[in-house]
Amino acid sequence: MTIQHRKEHGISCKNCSVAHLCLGSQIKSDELERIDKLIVNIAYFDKGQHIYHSQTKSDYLYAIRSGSCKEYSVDIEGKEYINNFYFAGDILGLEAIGNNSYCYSAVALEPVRVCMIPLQSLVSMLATTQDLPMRLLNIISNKVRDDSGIRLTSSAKQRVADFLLSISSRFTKRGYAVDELKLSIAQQDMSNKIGIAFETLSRILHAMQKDKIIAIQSRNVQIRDIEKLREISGGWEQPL
Amino acid sequence: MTIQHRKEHGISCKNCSVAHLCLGSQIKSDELERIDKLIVNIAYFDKGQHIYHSQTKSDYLYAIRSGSCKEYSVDIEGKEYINNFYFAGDILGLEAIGNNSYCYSAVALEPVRVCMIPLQSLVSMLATTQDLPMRLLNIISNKVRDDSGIRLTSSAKQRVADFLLSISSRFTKRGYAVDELKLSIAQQDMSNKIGIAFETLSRILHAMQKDKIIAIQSRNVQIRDIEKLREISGGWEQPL
DNA sequence: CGGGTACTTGAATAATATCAACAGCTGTGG
DNA sequence: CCACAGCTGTTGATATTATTCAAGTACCCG
Repeated sequence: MTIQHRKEHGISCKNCSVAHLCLGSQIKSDELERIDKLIVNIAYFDKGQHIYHSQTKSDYLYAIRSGSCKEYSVDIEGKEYINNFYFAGDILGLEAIGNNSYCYSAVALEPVRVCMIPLQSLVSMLATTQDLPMRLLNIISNKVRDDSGIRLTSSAKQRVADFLLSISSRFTKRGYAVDELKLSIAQQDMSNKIGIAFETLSRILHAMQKDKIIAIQSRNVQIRDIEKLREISGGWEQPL
Repeated sequence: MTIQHRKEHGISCKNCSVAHLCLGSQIKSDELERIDKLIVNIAYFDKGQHIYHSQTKSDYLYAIRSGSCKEYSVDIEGKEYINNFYFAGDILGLEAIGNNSYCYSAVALEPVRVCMIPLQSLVSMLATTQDLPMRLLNIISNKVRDDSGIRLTSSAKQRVADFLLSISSRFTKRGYAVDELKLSIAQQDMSNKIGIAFETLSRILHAMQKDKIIAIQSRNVQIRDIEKLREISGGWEQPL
């Protein structure tokens, strides 16, 4: 892990390509300037390094500038449960607001850069800003919506379809290609996230490839027939 | 559905028994007074009546004063997916903040009284209050934590145990008996929520009864051996 | 090039869903 | 108060799906 000064590297909320997902939008510019000053550092983590560990003091929120992370917890027997994956523009640690320790652990899936948002300072700023409270509420409220994720009553195939569609939709919001998912996610993790055995996932992905619904090259998935995916998913009354 | 004036019925945030879960805590009293004035009405719904429907304009947040609700969405084929159950002290519609329509539908499981919090007025009040923004963030952040709920990679038995423990813990926060769960929840709904067939749920509940872990009388579940439940659940590094 | 991790594939097994029939309770109207 | 309809929950037999076990292959990184 390396920490650098954002300013020295010309990094600010104003020149951030994912500001629209993060703090850098819906906030008037003088206010954003104040927030920007708060976020002094950007940290760099290598693949496999932890951003933070569950049950440790939550000093920072981490906004992903580039790369990706997984958030997980562990049960008594040491079994891992993946809560979510995070990409550029996502903010890590939100559920620690009003708590003083992180509820999950977060680890880099690939080299990742995260802006370090001091939680205490941000909270104290709430009372003296016009737009920040609403912006934060929006971000969390969106998170609540998006997290809903996988329906428990659904077949393995449906879950895979749901997962791919959800990633695809999140990539869209980031301006990435809708149908070219450069996942840095191991099948191990993906299967854990959607609650099926990884052998089952492997079989389903290959079946989908055979049916020309997707194409797989290592960890990249190309969606070739999104309509069919939606069909398999059985789609729901889309939460927005 | 009947709407009544809170004031006329002597109802306010200050005399509410679940204020500690809702808006009526961590807010200085003059501010709370302003909020209190905002919440003019309390609505009464009979069992089966909808508080709101998915995709309709979100004018209000609804804080449950008494009774319980389920929140659900529906897929294309009309299959229902239960998102959560809500009890006194819970606030419905939070994920609609910063959206202008509800993402789910909410329906009363028994006679329910809900305080109607005008969303727009609440939002406008954010900028002119000291404590409200943080309180709202806390509530949502807690929700994010608590919602995580059922682990996808888990046996039917574990899910039942997890569900009962989670309800029990929520009841505790409300000052209800920890081990006497007066659920107004049909097995149909419970099984849907945890993602197993309702026949399977019925079998498991009876097996647990046989093992003296719980006792069932109609829709009330008495937890007789919470340690064994925890054992079955396999517990995790509890998110707090 | 070697060693380990990640992924694939097949066969056996176990878990849960589904189907079906029935029991019990609840509320309604005669 | 009883009879009946409808809904909710029970229980058994069977079908299906996904997990587990096992062995092997591909791939990545040093």
